[in-house]
Amino acid sequence: MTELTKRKRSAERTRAQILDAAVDHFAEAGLDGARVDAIAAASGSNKRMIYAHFGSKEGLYDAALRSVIEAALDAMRATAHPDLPPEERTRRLVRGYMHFLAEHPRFVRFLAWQGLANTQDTSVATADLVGAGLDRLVQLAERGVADGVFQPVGDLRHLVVAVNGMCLGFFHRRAQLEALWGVDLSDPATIDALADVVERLVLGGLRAAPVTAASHRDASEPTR
Amino acid sequence: MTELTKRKRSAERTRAQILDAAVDHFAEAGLDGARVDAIAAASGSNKRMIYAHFGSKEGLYDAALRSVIEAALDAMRATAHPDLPPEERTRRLVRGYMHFLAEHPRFVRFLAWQGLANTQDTSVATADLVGAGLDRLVQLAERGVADGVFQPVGDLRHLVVAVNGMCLGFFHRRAQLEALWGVDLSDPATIDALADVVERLVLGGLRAAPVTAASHRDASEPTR
Amino acid sequence: MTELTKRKRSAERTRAQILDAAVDHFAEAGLDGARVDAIAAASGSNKRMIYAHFGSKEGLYDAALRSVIEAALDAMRATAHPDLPPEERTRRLVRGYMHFLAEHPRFVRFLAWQGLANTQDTSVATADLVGAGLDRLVQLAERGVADGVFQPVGDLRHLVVAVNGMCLGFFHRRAQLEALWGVDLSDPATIDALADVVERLVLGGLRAAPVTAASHRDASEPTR
Amino acid sequence: MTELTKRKRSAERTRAQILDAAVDHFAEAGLDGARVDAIAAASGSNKRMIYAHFGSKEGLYDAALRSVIEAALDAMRATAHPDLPPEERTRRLVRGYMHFLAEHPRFVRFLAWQGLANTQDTSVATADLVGAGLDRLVQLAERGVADGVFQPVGDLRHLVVAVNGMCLGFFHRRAQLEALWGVDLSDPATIDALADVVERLVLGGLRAAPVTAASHRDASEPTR
DNA sequence: GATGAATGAGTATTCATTCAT
DNA sequence: TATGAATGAATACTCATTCAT
Repeated sequence: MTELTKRKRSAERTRAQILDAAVDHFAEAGLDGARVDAIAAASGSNKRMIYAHFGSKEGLYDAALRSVIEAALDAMRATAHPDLPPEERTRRLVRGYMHFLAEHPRFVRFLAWQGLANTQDTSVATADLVGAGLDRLVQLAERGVADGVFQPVGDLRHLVVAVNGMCLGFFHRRAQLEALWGVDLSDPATIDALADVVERLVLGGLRAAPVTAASHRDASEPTR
Repeated sequence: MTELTKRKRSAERTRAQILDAAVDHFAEAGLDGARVDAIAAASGSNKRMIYAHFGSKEGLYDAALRSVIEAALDAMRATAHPDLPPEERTRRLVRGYMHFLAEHPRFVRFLAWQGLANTQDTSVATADLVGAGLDRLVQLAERGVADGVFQPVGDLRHLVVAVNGMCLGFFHRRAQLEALWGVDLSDPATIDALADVVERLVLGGLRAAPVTAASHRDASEPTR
Repeated sequence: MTELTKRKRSAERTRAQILDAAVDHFAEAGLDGARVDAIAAASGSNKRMIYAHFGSKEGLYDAALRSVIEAALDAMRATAHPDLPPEERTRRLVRGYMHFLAEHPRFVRFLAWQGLANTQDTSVATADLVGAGLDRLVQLAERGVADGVFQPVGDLRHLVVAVNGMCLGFFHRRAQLEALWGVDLSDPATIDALADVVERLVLGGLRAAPVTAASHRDASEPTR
Repeated sequence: MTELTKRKRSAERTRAQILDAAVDHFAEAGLDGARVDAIAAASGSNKRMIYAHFGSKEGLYDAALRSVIEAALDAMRATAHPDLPPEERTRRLVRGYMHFLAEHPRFVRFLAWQGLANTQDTSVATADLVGAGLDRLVQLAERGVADGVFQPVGDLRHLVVAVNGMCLGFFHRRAQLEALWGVDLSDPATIDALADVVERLVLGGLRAAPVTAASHRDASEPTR
């Protein structure tokens, strides 16, 4: 191994350490709340290296965001898609996603921070909604409709966002729910119980006939 | 009106102006991102008054949070609850909530900021989950089960959080969805389209039999 | 009593209350450390009145200083000067001064604050050194010399300052000495013990022959 | 010299410059009166470094206080203690201390600020009373008593504080005395004149028999 | 490439003082 | 005269970023 290679490797290692610390800190405190000093200290490296590698606090944040999303997509892609009937696969997809979210709190928090950011970066939106595994739901639903087990769905993108929001919602309010319910959202058994509810809504909704346009037109106003 | 009352009224007006500006700024940027200077300037008052009335930036944030939540609860309480069959009332409740969220983006953003905060302030969680109108869903579901139109639900709290998350999710990712879909989430027609999906999942889920424990026990692992 | 008189009297009362609070606060914290807000609150009046009566924080400080000094001088003047032999009167003067200082901590503190101020206000200096009762020491010493019980003193002003410093020193470092010695400098018995030492030095010094100029000329250098 | 050493040295130099400016400013204006901005400007460094090195204004004050006291103790320890008879050594000790105080006005002012602080930091009290060279007075007095040239002294700590207060008193009221007397307390000749008085009191007092308990018991009350 | 020191612009907070009633 | 509200200029402190070695 040449001198140059060694140095390069060391540089990569430094970069990776910084990124790791950055992911932790930004997930925890957000772009504004995180401190470059704290990240430098936690990384075992120093502030100057952060600027050498990432240019600015924003640059580091972007890299951290990208890193978390890529790791999440990788993890998603690694899951098996057994060839089962649409209903069963839908069930597994939802349940798998719930466990995934429970195990990747930093991904969840980054999505939340991005939701609050005023960015219109659609790559993040894609990761959030589609890339994060639920895009398969679209295919599944189409397949289910074709098979006759699901009723037609108007706009499948809406369905995905709805299911995604339902799942993310539990983890987005994680601290508060844990305090309110006295449970531990790291516990797989707890996640299973929540996934039951999600499954029921998703499968029930897909099986059901869509709400007619007529019914909601009359209904929308009187309640407000 | 006595002089004391006049002065008092002026003080309250100042307080209200500050609070108003604070709600805007904190909703936009969060606790860390907001600037006391900016709030003071926008309030038409001055920094000193912020500290006279609210003690600190945190104190002002808390007051703003409280103010937004109270306004939301008031708006919620003001909605009618006509005596209709459970299904129809559920539909209206969900639809009404969706429109409410569309019209109260600051409320939505405050809930998101709180979700990211490491506080375990359950009063906010309560406001979020239950107080924000969906507690009626619990009663409705119970009533529907009694009437035989809904199937029994295991833990109703889970259901409420799931539905709440589904609704909030659209607005939490508002900017990204608007960019991704090229739609305007301020448009009632767009909201109605989304509400259709939510309704379908909620009503479908309530009508459906719960997922059996047996089915998900086998299913949970193979997908990951 | 006319309306005008009543108002005047009320104004005087307000002024006195403010001054009282100011003396407390300035004695405690000094000019820089004291807070106009705190004084206003403690006075039972309000800030605006402070400015109406005293013009500025400095103005109030000056008035407080003056008030404390005058009160001290009044108390001093009220002490009896029995016609006793010089030695006995000196002893009583010193002892009386020590007790006076123990009972007037605010006076002591104001003198200390003034010592640190860069003012050259000789009226305060006079109060400090001469007015505060020890000027009688000059007469006593002269009388004692005339009577032959005291040896001549070079510059009596120096003597007064020396004795004054010795007495004030205990109370100037009051908090520290109390902590260090574990005693209470409010206790008359403790003061008496300290006064014994002062008396011994003063009477011993007045009885003794002055140090010769020759002796200290040689002595001054080698020790440094 | 390694690079680390160089950098370290530079950091220490910055620290020393800040401390130097801080000693000046705090001696002059006290903790409340001094301005961090002014100290930063005077130090040739900047505000940020003050906080990097000392954490807070209070931290800097403490460091400045400590620095002044240590410098004083060092200077004290550096003085010679020739083996002379107790009387002569006492004389030199007192005179040396007076000249020291004249030459170290910042030390004198810091002691005064500490006297006014409501701290019970006995380390400062110790430095003030004992460490500042006068502890030798205790040994001298004991030796003198043993030799029969001094009369027994009740509590030697009281004596030391009395003498210390007497010496400090001149410099504590420096500005006022200079204005009142039209003299310059930087002038060694002036100091010598004052030291004559102190010497006379100290030596006279040590030679004299202590005041009897009987005499002051009657005497204490009538004078007040 | 790596590191500790340095910095200027900014950020929350405080204070003496004045205004309006 | 009396009072609570209001204000602008400071004031202590922080932060992202850059420099020197």
